[in-house]
Amino acid sequence: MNQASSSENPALVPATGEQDRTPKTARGEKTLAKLLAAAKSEFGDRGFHQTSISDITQAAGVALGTFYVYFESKDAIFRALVRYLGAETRAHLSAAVEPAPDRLRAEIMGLEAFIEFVRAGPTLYRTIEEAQFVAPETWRGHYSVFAEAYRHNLAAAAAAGQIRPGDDEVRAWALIGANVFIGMRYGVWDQSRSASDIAAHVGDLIANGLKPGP
Amino acid sequence: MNQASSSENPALVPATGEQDRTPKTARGEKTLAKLLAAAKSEFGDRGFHQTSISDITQAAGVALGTFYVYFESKDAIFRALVRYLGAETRAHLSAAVEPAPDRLRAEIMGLEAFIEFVRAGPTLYRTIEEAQFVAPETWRGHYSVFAEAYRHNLAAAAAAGQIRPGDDEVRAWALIGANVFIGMRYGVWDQSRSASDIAAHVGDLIANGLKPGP
DNA sequence: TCTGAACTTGAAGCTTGATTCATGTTTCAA
DNA sequence: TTGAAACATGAATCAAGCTTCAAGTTCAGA
Repeated sequence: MNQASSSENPALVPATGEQDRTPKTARGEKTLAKLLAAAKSEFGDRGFHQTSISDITQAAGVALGTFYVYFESKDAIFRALVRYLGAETRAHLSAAVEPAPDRLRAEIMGLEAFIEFVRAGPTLYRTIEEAQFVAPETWRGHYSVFAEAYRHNLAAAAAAGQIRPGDDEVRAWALIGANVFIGMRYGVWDQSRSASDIAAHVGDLIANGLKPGP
Repeated sequence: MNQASSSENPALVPATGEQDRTPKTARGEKTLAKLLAAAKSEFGDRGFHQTSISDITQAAGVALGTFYVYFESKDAIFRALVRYLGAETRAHLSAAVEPAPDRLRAEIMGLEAFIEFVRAGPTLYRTIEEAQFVAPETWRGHYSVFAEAYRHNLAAAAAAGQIRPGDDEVRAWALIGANVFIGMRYGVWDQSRSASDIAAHVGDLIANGLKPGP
């Protein structure tokens, strides 16, 4: 959770007019990290509305008042957390896909990695999705970044002749949706099928479509 | 909203041990309908946590206490509403797809209808998605019913030679996810592109996949 | 050592809003 | 017509929990 230091996490740099809650010392940095780690675990377990700030400070081992030294509100720490988790997810997935020789292979590897990522921390996934209702702007930002990267990859692959040309923005959103729902169904609800098996079936759909061969 | 009468809406038949809140007279039936209609509009506008029971009763034009004549709690009316909206959505889409000559055409018609359905009532859509966090069992039930119907349709189409055979459950979930995200992106966020154009692009992806022709 | 900024503390204030309940009013079957 | 069940009312109750604040403690630099 240390990566979430003020220098790289935009959630932690104050807007003009608000008071500066950025930690100034090593001690403060450590307390902030404890709060974020506690928020990750508490929000993940019980969801935003079921967890109180006092749950978070207790899990972090600090006093209630300390919370407001670092965050303006419960919403603020949630937004900061979602930004952090979103960046973590994107980094994980792009690393998993990096060695893929072409886009079709990348789709399969990416989905398999996503299912396993979700299985490793289903509550993390839940937190990001919950942002849709608790912090819509943050959630929208997360998926917009994701979709833009996806679109860019599709366009490059089309230019390289690896895939058919098409509307890459629309295709990116459709593919992301497919990935997210597959992750929900086979990553969170039911973990009995192997991730690679699922990924292979979806990969076949994505590569060849539904239409029967001629 | 009248369709939500106790005879067909399982949300309104009481579990054993709980008190019976089913309306017994025409007046009661009418009040219940007013409450559900108000809930649809209030939850849709502000979301579950931002709307109070008193918001709902005021919108319905009844006293606060009346609420508890018909619903055990705020959660209970939300669950009832989601079940109602889910059934409405499924009915709308299956009607829209009914005249399709084959499955590939049905996919395109279904997506176009879905985008237009979402555009007609984006808040309705939001309410169903919010159920993921407010009433997870209800939400899961909604998508499970949806996915099972989808899987069944795919299996029938594969048997009829309209589409390639494959893992129909996995394909159903992937396609639902694609539809949902496309609906979010082009139905809720941005309504500038025509629904039929979007549907055609996604339809091409679903029919032919990404792989370049031989 | 001294000093002020950074940090910590947790009890208290305060708002919000879900739920209850005692008291009427309406309906409808007999 | 009548009485019991159904329904309606809204003030009062009550708990939860966000946020503030006044009083300390720690620490780095001078």
